[in-house]
Amino acid sequence: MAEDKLTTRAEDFSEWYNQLVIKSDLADYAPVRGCMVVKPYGWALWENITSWLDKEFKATGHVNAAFPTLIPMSFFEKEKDHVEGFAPELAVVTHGGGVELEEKLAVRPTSETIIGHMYSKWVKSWRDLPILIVQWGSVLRWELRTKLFLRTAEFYWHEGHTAHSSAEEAKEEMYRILDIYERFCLEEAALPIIKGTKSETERFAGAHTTTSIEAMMWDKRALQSGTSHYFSTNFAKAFEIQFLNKDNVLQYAETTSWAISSRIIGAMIMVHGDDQGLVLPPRLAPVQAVLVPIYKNDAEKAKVMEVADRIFMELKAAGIRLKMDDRDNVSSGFKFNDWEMRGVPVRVEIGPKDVEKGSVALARRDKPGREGKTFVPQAGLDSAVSGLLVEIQDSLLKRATEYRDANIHDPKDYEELKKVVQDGWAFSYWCESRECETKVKEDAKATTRNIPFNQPETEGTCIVCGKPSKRKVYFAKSY
RNA sequence: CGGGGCGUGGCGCAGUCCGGCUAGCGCGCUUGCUUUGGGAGCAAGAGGCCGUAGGUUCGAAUCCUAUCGCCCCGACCA
Repeated sequence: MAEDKLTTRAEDFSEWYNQLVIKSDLADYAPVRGCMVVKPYGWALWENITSWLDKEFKATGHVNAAFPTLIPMSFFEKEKDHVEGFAPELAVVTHGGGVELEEKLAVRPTSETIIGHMYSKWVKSWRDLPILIVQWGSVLRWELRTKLFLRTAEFYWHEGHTAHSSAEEAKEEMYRILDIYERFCLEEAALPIIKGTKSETERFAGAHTTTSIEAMMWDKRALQSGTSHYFSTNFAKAFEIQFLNKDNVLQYAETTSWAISSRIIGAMIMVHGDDQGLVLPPRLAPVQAVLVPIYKNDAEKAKVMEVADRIFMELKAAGIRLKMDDRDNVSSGFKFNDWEMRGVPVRVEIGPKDVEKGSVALARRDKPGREGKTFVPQAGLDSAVSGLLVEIQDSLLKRATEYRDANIHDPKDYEELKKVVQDGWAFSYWCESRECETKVKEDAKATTRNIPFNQPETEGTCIVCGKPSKRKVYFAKSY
């Protein structure tokens, strides 16, 4: 069988990514422009992501609901910035049942409008608030240039939409969600991220404040990996979400929305993946460990499978997500490469020699090839594997954090800033003016990512114009 | 939307400039035998109205016209 090697990251990072998504069996191109088919392996990964988030949302008082895919076009006209932001990328249904529709319907690009409309019906009294609803589903945006997981026309996500009786409460909600996103990234996805506030130009269409989590990919470009928005009363005014407060005064609700999409899978691919393929964090991997029995003939097979089956049961009982690769039509070498391509964190190899010695070969995916392989006793393998999964999870986060920190620079002047953002991030004082932001974009093709929270009380001067500045911002090229 | 590339068995491609006989190749697939500790070997098979629609011609994957779609780069992108 001929080798079927992946383009390396150094050769062509974009090509590496495209090939990897297909070869690792996460997704495939759909016969529809810009759309993807998420294959069972990719969907299993997505389910592990969604189930953790769903549990956290429920634990913080949120409930799930479903709103229509189609939204009356007129709804988009109600919020000025929102329509400007989304009109260019709407797909519109013009006919139904063979008849031209009187009012055209947009396929939802996001659901603030239709949910805002419903909230106006549901909210009459301060007693009706807060409303904390999450919708799981997909949305459609007519993107001009797509890439599997990172930017597809249709993508999967959850969108949280909440309404509150005070600005303070709504802002708290925005930050609470961003904290959940941060914990998800650090604890589950092993993605080091930076929490902060978006600049005015990078803000969500119609938002008062947009906060985000930003991650650095292997090629050092930034990926906005999740957002949490505070709308103040912008959408409440557009959709007339009003209630009588405790003082019997009619007032507008304060709303938020927030999302993490299937794009987060793209982030995991581009942060953890290597030239052998995908590397999945153990906590989210659909298959945490794979067993590969090795034998030459039926006599060996019988002996090996007896041990392999026993180990399989033991590891299964320990709660490890497990797969036995007992395919007879491919060689062991093929299987090793195959599971490495799919990013399975731990591989357990059991051959005739291991049966005799009472050992197994244990290979960890974060150290590819033979260097990640050690021989360990069969006795106590369940705790050895469990321990290794934890170790891999930690080492992925550590490695990604070190990589990110090593590639964030503090340029001395504007000339240096232009240089460093070509292959890294810059963390610099910025006067928060649109002019300076635009200048950086034009000169260096880098944008502001976010202004991180909890900055020290120091002052400096804007890296672009030299005016006094209190806060630093990240500049980077982004996806 | 601008620039570039490409549509030929499931996948990747050759053939197209310069029209010609039964449309090839690699991988994968099926069957059999030998293999299996880092991407196995041999043998025999199955599988195609050459993206679509018109046209030119004795004859079109190949030339002409139109059309649909995909990929890459750029612009755009909560």
